[in-house]
Amino acid sequence: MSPQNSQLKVSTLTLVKTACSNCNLRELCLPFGLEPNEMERLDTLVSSRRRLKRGEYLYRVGDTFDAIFAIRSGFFKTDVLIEDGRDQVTGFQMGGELLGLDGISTEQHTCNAIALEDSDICAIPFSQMEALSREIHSLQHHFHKVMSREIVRDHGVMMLLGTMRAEERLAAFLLNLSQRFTARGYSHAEFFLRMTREEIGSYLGLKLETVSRTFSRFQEDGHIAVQQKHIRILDVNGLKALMNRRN
Amino acid sequence: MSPQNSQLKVSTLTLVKTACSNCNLRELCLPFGLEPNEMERLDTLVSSRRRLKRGEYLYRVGDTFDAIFAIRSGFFKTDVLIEDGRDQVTGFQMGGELLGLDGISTEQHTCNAIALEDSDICAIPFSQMEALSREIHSLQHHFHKVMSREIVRDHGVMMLLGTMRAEERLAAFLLNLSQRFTARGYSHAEFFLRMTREEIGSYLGLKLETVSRTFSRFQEDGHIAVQQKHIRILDVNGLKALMNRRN
DNA sequence: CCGTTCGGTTGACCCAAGTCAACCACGATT
DNA sequence: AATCGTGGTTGACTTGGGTCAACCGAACGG
Repeated sequence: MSPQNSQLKVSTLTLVKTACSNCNLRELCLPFGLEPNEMERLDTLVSSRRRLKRGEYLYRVGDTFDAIFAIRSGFFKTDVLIEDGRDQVTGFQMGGELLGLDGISTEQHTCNAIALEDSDICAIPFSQMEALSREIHSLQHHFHKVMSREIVRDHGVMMLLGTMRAEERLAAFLLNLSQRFTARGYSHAEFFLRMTREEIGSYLGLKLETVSRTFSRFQEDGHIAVQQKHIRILDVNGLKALMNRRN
Repeated sequence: MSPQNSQLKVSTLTLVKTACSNCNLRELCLPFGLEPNEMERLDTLVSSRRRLKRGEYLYRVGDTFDAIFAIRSGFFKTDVLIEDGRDQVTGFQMGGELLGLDGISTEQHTCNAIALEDSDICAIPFSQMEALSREIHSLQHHFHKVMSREIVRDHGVMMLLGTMRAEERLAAFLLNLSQRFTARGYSHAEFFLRMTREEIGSYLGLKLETVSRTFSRFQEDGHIAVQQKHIRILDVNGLKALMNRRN
């Protein structure tokens, strides 16, 4: 094979690898429901594809907003903080999900987005996305659905924080993760947590000790097997039952 | 004045009264930032203006979604419920705010919207709104901002539910109401609560007894004067101080 | 005008989760 | 192999807010 050929092959491969139309997350992400030619047009918008190392910030509170981000691979958390040091994890995001929607409102980001493992993201300049969605109805509509879904998700978290006990919160959390891993083709029953007990606690409105103890209790009761960040769900129905038993 | 004249005057008045362009909430609502001619086009969409009595449902969980609603006057709560009877108030809405954004996601409403006093609302058919926002950029952009603001607001509630103590939650709640009444030209220091202690509690993740006790404590400490649903804020800074004192 | 109802207040007691502290496990570094 | 640091577990004790119950007061219908 000539050096030229080899060069060509590599660049083709790269191209294929970074196009929405060939992304295996397209059905979960912004391009959902687009025709092939529409997807190509969306592709031209996705200006930069960035790689982040574990611990890196994708954006911070106060950063000016000009793009939304789609997660190609990896795992993120978003959090907000108040002066006195308290913080609240507002969500954990994985492949195919969008980050940055909070910034549209004031043109500044209102939370931090931090990679919990090495991750790849696509940046979609927002004003161009708006322009394109004026032309492609299904893109417009799907984007509205994504934003609305985020609102509904937040209501779920409010329900969790407002009315559930520690056990229920943690069961809901595990089942939600499991369901999302499943949708991405991973095992529903076995996975690694990308976040610490403290981050789980912050998300669920609990202290890390409570998270740890509750995991232990779930294990004693045979619902799960925990070993540090490795989780195996042994009894999905048991967890579901825990989740909404009135008391 | 001839009967005909009088008739004409009345119908003109009605027309004037129900147009976005003459609505005193337009700067808080969907028409924000539109040119006069654009506002007229939005007006043609606002198909129905409905009056609801206290306690009436604007929509219920499961209702098919086809329009978003703007509050012309009155006061609403939205809530979600789970089978076992628990419910969570996800928000209180007042004049100029939009209701129904949760329904875009699945084309079904995921929460209930209930009038807490006699209210007037404008229904804006969603697909027509999407069509118009393809033509009027500023409408499109503003709508996106409104959805994003809702997400940011929800993050604020998550912060409140996840990290704050009862006192802080209630102080934050009162300050938020005060600020919103002010934006609508009402007193920042004196207002009537439209919701019960139980509804406040549900929103803040507290029991009604705790809400009641905390109000009493605020009163003892000279921060507010409470008499049933009537609230007078005596010391805004005191409340603010309560809100973010670490401990 | 009186009785009923619904919402609000207050008290006594209890418990789930928080706090504080010791200790352990696993990786990374040298 | 030894050390260090971060994250996780577990125990003992405390506490903020929940629970249960009595009572009060305003609004409303007969």
